[in-house]
Amino acid sequence: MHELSLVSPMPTVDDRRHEHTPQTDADLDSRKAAILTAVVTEYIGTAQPVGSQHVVDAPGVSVSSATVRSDMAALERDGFLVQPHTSAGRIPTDKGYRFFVDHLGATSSLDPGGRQQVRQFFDHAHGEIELMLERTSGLLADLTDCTAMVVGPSHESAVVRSVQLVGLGHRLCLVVVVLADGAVRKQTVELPDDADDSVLAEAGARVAAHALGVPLAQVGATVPPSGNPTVDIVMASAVSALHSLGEADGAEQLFVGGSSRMAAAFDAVDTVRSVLTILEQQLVVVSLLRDILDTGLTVAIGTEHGVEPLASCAIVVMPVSVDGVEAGTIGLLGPTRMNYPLALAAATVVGHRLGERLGEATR
Amino acid sequence: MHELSLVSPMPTVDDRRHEHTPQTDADLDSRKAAILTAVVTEYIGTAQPVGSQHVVDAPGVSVSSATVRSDMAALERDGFLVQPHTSAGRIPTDKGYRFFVDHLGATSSLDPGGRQQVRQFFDHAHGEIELMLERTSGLLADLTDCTAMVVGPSHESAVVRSVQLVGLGHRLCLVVVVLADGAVRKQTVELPDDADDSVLAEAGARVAAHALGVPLAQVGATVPPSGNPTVDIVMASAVSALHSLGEADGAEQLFVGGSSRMAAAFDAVDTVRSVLTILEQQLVVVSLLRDILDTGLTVAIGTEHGVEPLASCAIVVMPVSVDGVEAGTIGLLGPTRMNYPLALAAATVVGHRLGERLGEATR
DNA sequence: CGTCAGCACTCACTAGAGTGGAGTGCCAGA
DNA sequence: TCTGGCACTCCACTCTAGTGAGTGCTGACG
Repeated sequence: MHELSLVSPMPTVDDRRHEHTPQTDADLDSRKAAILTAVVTEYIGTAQPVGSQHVVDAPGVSVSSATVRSDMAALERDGFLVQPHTSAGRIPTDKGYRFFVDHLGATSSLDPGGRQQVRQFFDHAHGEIELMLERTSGLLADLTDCTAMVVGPSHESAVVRSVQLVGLGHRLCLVVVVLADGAVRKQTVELPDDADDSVLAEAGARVAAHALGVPLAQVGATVPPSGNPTVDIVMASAVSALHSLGEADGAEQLFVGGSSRMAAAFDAVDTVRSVLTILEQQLVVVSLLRDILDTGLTVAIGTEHGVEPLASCAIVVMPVSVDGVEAGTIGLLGPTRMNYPLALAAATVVGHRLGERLGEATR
Repeated sequence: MHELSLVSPMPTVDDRRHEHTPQTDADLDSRKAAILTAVVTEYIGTAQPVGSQHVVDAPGVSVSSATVRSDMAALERDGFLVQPHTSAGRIPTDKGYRFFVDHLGATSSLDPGGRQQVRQFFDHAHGEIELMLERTSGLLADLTDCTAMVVGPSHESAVVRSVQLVGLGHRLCLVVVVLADGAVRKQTVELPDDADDSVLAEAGARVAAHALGVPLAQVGATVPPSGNPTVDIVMASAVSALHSLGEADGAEQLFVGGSSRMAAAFDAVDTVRSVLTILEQQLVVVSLLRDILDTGLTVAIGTEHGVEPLASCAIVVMPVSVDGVEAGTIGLLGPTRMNYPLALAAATVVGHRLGERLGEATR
């Protein structure tokens, strides 16, 4: 099980004076905590401001609505709740969600139906890795009703394991590169008129000898001449193709599934638009997920990540590791009032299974 | 230039009685046509019902608003316009848009800025085909402010040009298949303990000999035994991998760009959601575009295509052909009040350039 | 001192009435 | 056949209660 949060500064426990003491962090007394949890849970379910009346029956809250009101007022003073307007119920703030997430006890596991779905999915997963990652994003979206993001492993450091030149006819040939982690890159290049199969074979062999064992981005720009000018021309084209592939290779691949769920999550159409716009920018999304992981978080709520258009969203990230080595990331994007327990459970189990599956396929 | 529509039955020209003659098809007198065109144009721009007053200054309409009103009433009787309610302006029906599209004269070409953008894009396009198609969808979305769909060429009939087994270590190897049109397929397979590089080489050569020149889906399930049991095992795995790749290969690849534009096009969030849901179903989208092309249309408006959730959308499709052979499709999806001239112009020019580009790269 | 019932108060939401204006249909006259 | 004029329609907007969910406060109680 992962630690769900990084912030738990455990402040001095006993500083309760006779008057209001702003409880700066996670040290709410147990009833306030129960009330806050109840409000968050209710709000996640209904998306309506929660009144004191709806909370009195929650577990851990066996007091009257008047007492709940006074506690809720305190929670508002401390920034865990807000009122949309006077005489309305309360809505959790980002800080309120943060407390809720940090104090989710044992992360509830997935429901049996979901477990079954995951098992079935990975039992039947086969074929190309990219296709599997794509489908995994769909699975996650189905499970959680969130938009799911799956980032594939980076191939930046993978060395070249094979280079092949395949003639396609019409003076064209395809440079096919296989990397050590199983990734394949390709590019078509034009051939001189007099390049026949034997030329391709020789040029391919020489380029392969030149590039094997080296990361794609670091393949040398020049390859020793062969003595045959046609071969040299082909080799030059091939190496330049390798180079241009190496350039484009830094970025990890991103697969986004279930982006339509964002339209169900908000009723303001502009919010939907701005979120979708972000999702279309692969680079932004990938580095966003990376940033969140780097700060040690598993859940980024509202403005905790810096991306302003996603201020009303929360993101759950989970690294996918293969034999202890990080090999990808999965992320779930939903409104701040998303179902955190479900999202965390789904991300955990799918991340785990995906890691195993990638391990079988690449190592 | 393409013919923009298929329906033009050219009915008997001279059947104008003294009273109302329901004008069943495209034979509106020139003033009514001008009025209809003006209403559509105005409505595309403002998304507001158009009143008779806003139309009197349009070209081809030099009559008073009262006359325009009577013509608009006739157009409504004939099903080209509707009123949202009495004493409101008029809105085009699907039939109205259809007339408008069918009577777009010389399809206006792209504005200089757009032309420039397209040129620049294709000048700098390089690298893997899939990446280029993906980016093309982004380009189209940018140009037209619609959601763009790009369907890559089908590889169903492409024959195998090369099969290679690349060892990845840890008893794994990658089966890499190159098809004659430059597509690459791959799958990892597990190896028996005693399979070294020479075994891979031999098995690879034998499988290649078995599969070369045959479409992936038709590769025979059994390959003649080699005499070496290890090689035979590897060959069996490889052939089964080819098979599973062949199965998944029927579907063309779809690239969708600018789906966030749909959120800008509608103000009902449910509409957005249902449209996005459709867009996530690759199979549905691909066959939808195919269906539209097959019926000979270039533009499908509202319910003309059968997909009910897209009833408030219009689709512009354009085949991409390489040397006269169809090699893909591009599609633009927008609200029925989308900018048809712009969309048609952009689809035409991008489709043309894309065809050229694909021609350079694969033939 | 914490808890609780009671009470006055606030304020979004809804329904209904009134109003202005954009737009229509119809008609008589050129 | 077209046009100006006119009566009419009905949406969109504003204003006005009325309603109800929910609050903060207070004084009493164990």
